[in-house]
Amino acid sequence: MTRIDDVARLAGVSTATVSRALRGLPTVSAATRRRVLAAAEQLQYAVSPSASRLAGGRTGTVAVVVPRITRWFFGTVVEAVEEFLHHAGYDLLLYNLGGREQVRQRVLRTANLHKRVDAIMLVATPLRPADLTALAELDLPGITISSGSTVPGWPCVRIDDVAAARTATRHLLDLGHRRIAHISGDPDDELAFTTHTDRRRGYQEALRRAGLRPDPRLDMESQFTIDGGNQATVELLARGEPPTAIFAACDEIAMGAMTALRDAGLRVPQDVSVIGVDDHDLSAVLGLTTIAQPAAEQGRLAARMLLDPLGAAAAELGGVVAEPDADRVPAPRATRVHGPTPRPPVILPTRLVVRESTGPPRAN
Amino acid sequence: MTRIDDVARLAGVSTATVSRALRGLPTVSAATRRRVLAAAEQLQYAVSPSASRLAGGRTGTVAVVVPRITRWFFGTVVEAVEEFLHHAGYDLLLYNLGGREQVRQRVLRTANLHKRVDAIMLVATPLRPADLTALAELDLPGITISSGSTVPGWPCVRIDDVAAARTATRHLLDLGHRRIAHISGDPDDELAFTTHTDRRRGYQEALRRAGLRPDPRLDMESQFTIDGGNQATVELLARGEPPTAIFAACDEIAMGAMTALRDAGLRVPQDVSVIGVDDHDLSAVLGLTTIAQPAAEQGRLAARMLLDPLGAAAAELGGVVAEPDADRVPAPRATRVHGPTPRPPVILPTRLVVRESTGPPRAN
DNA sequence: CTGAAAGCGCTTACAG
DNA sequence: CTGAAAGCGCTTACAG
Repeated sequence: MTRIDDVARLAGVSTATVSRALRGLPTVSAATRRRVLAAAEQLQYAVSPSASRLAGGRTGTVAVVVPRITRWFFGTVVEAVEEFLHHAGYDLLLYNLGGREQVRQRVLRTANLHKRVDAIMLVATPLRPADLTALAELDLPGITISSGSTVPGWPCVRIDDVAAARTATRHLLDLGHRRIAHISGDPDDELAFTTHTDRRRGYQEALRRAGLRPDPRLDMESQFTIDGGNQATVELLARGEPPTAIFAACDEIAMGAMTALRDAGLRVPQDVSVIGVDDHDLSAVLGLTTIAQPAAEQGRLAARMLLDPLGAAAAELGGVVAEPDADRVPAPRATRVHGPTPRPPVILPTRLVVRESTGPPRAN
Repeated sequence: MTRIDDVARLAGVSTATVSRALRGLPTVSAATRRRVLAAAEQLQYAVSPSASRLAGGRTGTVAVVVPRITRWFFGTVVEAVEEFLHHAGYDLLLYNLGGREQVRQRVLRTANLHKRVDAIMLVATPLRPADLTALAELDLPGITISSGSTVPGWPCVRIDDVAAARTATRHLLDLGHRRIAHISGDPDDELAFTTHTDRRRGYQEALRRAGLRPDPRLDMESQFTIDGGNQATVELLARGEPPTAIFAACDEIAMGAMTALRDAGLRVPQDVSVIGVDDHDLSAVLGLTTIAQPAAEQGRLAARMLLDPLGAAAAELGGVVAEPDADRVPAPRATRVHGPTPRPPVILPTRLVVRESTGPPRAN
């Protein structure tokens, strides 16, 4: 393969100049730059990432950690993040935890990531104290998406899960429902994954504000999956006297619930109303009423917030983050990834999308 | 950060010996290895990937290219591939084309991948002649999944799309259907993405074998998405005299079709039967009859086939592919990634899963 | 604006 | 089984 010396020789300059010209540094004359670019083009030169990283100290790579890429929210986030990162000239190293506890530990605790990436994005990744220690030792810039994980000093992009849950529950209350079930995650989960506890809290708050007392017999635990929602609903129905409405903590749970209801001979929404959270691709198709959350936008925004400080840092050194053929990273912002000031999370809006799965309860 | 010299000093050996001991090379005495491992442990040493790659010439990284990570098949494949790769000590660089033509070109045509990865996995990635040339110049080992993309000299893992489609169509024929519609990809697609053409062929073959002539007015084009299936079905119904059954080229199309039918006041399967291909997570829940294909298994198998030759090559050099803490790559196989012998694709089995979305046509 | 030279942190023949 | 030394291909002060 052609190396930087080949380009230097052909262009009649030093390798240092080739390096500068190719990275778009300002300290190269236009004429020289032109000759270098032509030579690189002619030789089909591409920089060796390993060498560049070793010499430059930056990897141009971001680790993105998700619980399960196959779930709608995570797939959608990763798609948006991938686009942003590659556009900015960064590589995306994917870590899919796949529900395997030991994998989370290996990803977060080994020094694996240390010299491998410039920054870390954690999407709804449950974190234990030991994980936080490991991340602190890693001393890399990072960001989290979703309230599932909070790392001291890292910014966070998410929705207001409590408010979203309140809105969903209030929608059912407004329709006249009083026996409203909830299906969400396991509250005894030892991991600090707060999404489901937040949504459960919003549900209970809305009930209380309406003068109702949450009924533990209507509060079900489930995985955040279609199958989990299905099972939880079967169990719920087995308890006798079904609710007139179900607030599912995510659309996948809601879909499972709809199926279980149908299998039990109950119609949605005539017999039981169902509402979820997400606005999954399928939700429109299934007529599922939901609290829509901007998954792709959370991914894009988090990616931008993560790269901005990197870009700023590179600029200070007279450098540029982007690869030669990639667009520039958006203008640096005031955000600092490290530092003592804990920043408040960036909260993106959700909105109620009413479809066919919710309606007034039957007049008994 | 601690470097290899720190470990060498603490263990009282040379950096060369540290390097060998840490990678599990056989040419290190047990006692020395123990001391080195203890020193590395004590210092929390982790090798610098950039330095290791530059010196060693291997990146320990695989590029995985998918059209859209958000679609069931691709998410499921990536999840399985990710697990296998990380288990074997490899990093996964994710490229999501996202339906953007220029992205495909940039990913495949630039020398971007050349010094960045050891191997490439292309999942149902449409390839033009120019792309094939670029891949050939890259001269990296690779593998493809799905018939969508075929690269000369690369192995391929897939299902038999023609047979799967025949089975699906025959299922409908066996139930007594005669007016069977098909919804699949755009046949004029200039990209060599053959999945939908293969499935269309199977559909037509099954009809002909039953003595029926394929009716172009029952043959619809669609994106491989829920929304695409929905739109195509709306259009199909607008043509008047609906079919008694629909064979959708994938489950996502089938789901869109079911919705459109429901919206049109038609019942599934009483008025119209629907069958898909995939066995999407949601299919069981929706009661969708389908031709199940092993997505995760295709990913795992392809990952293994891709790494085996790399492992073999490393072994020849007295090396080992896996990282110190990772498991060994499965035993090398006879497969050679380069070489003139075109290997036949590895075909994984599919199977008909009958659920509630198919039944006999109404007696008119 | 440009170049010579050191250095990034490893791995690999080579020699013993 | 082990070490000294070269070299992987860049980037970065430093000097001019």
